[in-house]
Amino acid sequence: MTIGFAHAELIAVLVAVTGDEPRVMTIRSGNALPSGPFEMGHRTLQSGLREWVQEQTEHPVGYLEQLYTFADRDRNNDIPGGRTISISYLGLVNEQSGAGRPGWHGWYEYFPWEDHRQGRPAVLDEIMARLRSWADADPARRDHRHRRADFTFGLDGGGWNEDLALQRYELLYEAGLVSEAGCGAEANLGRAMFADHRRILATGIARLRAKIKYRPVVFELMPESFTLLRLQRTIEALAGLTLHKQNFRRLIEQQELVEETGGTESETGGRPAKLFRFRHTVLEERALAGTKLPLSRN
Amino acid sequence: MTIGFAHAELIAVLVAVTGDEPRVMTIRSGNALPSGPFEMGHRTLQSGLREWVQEQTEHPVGYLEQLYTFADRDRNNDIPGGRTISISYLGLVNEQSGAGRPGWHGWYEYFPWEDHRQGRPAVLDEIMARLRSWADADPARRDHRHRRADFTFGLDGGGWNEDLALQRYELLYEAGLVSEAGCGAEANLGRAMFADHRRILATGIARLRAKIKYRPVVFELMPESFTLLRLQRTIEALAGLTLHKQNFRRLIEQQELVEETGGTESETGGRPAKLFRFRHTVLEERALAGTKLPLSRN
DNA sequence: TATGATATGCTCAAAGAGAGCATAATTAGG
DNA sequence: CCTAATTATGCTCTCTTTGAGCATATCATA
Repeated sequence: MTIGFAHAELIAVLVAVTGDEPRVMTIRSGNALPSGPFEMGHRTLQSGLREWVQEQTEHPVGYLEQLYTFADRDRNNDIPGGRTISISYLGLVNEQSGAGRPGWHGWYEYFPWEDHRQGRPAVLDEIMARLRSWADADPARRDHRHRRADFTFGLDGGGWNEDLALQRYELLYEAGLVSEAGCGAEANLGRAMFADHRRILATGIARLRAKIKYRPVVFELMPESFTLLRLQRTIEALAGLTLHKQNFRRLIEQQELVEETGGTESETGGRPAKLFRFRHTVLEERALAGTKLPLSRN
Repeated sequence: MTIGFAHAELIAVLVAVTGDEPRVMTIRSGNALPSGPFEMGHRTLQSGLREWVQEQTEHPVGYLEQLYTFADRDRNNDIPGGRTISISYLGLVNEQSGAGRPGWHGWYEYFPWEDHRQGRPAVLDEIMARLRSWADADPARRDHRHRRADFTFGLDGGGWNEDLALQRYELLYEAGLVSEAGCGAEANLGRAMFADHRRILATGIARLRAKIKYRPVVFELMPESFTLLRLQRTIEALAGLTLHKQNFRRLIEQQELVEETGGTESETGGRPAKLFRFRHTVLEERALAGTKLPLSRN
């Protein structure tokens, strides 16, 4: 059984939420995700990556999970004589640490159609129009393409599904609506990135949006103590949706994910809000229990 | 930015269900998962793996998804001067294709504590006893270990959670109760495998158990037409649990995942059962919609 | 024809989710 | 001090979903 050789690198999707905006750590003025060599010195990939990120960003990484391994032949930075394997990771950084410094870009810059907090974004009209003509361009696959577009973008009666971020990007890629797919820069939707980095970012977004619903990982993005509204806004930022306030509190409280610190915060111009902290013991009690999303129609 | 070099291989967890038993494709008389070189000739990893598997097993792979990439330094087959990267995949094979031929082993051979279809397996008593003494052996981490054992094995009031297969294996590994961790073969629970292959299998099982609940992937394991009981038994085999029959039908039917073929089957010695087939169009309609698990106390 | 077995239909209660009304506790402005 | 605006927090009500189990249908077999 022979074993192939390959170049290996690590790519990180580092996420923080500041000012109700989800941000991702980038290099090259927002054009690429940070990546680095596959270090031989560390015992595990995770520990190696953790150290490396700490070094690069000067911020501790709270949560780290493997995203996906990309190794397709037609990825950009190929080197003759060997393929490049990119192992991507998703990391969550505490709000206070990973603040508004340069390098952190709001992720809706790259995916403007993913933010539905102010209602359905206007870009979607353009997107659907262009997807329609793409679908019609191939009579054989026409129907299938229309159904796929309708479903992924929530026009099939099922409504918008925030978890489909990756599928949406892939569809736009196939339809040639993003410049990474080779279309001209004028035709590009959202902000483009180097090689397939925007696809990796979409993978991270989709994974995180799915994860917050069944694992209490949001707290890795929060400061030690926070108000329930702050927590809600953070989740809304990630999901790109607004939540029903009262039901959100009900869910959080009945799951006993948090406990009162005793303090309050009165910065927001209304009745002061109680401060809460994450009950770290829930991680042992039941590794399950995420944060369900009580949607709202606002 | 330097780029590291590494050896790369692919490892497959191929699953089929025959005779109400979930099976996994193995080599070396059940001691290892099939693995092969990282081929340079293919455009994508998936297509390469797909061809390779087809070649090896002579069965088409219905569904294929990447599982995890392992690259820790202390994995067995290390070669001086370079680390080995193993990219693992989960593949589902149709019942009829991947039948009882040699090489296919029931996966509960390796994880006897995971099958709760006949009630709580007796091994669990031994397991818990040994986990208790492991926990007590370290006074500092005692409480934490007890809570973790209770939670993972369903003694904390939350009950047994079939999705935690990987966490359970990892706990047993840490506790030195599996021979892969270096304990003697006499101390080993379940059947051991080469290197970290049992861990990879556990990863596949956990992923599949979780997946069937939100994506209609079970059908990849079924023949073209089947009775609802057959479908139920297949899911029960994977989950290691029994389901409530009437509620199971209700779920399947209300989700419109299947449609009647018109035929019936009267093999089972009772009233003949209607035959159904998977409505492939649901994959376009809504990529969501899995098969929820209406548990039962039987 | 009676019995056993599986298939299939239906009901009922408890738990969960979606929406919205009502009250409380502040700050800003007259 | 009084009022409006603003956010926090408590509670209710309805509709759905889920868990359980009873009842009936349709076959094979003794």
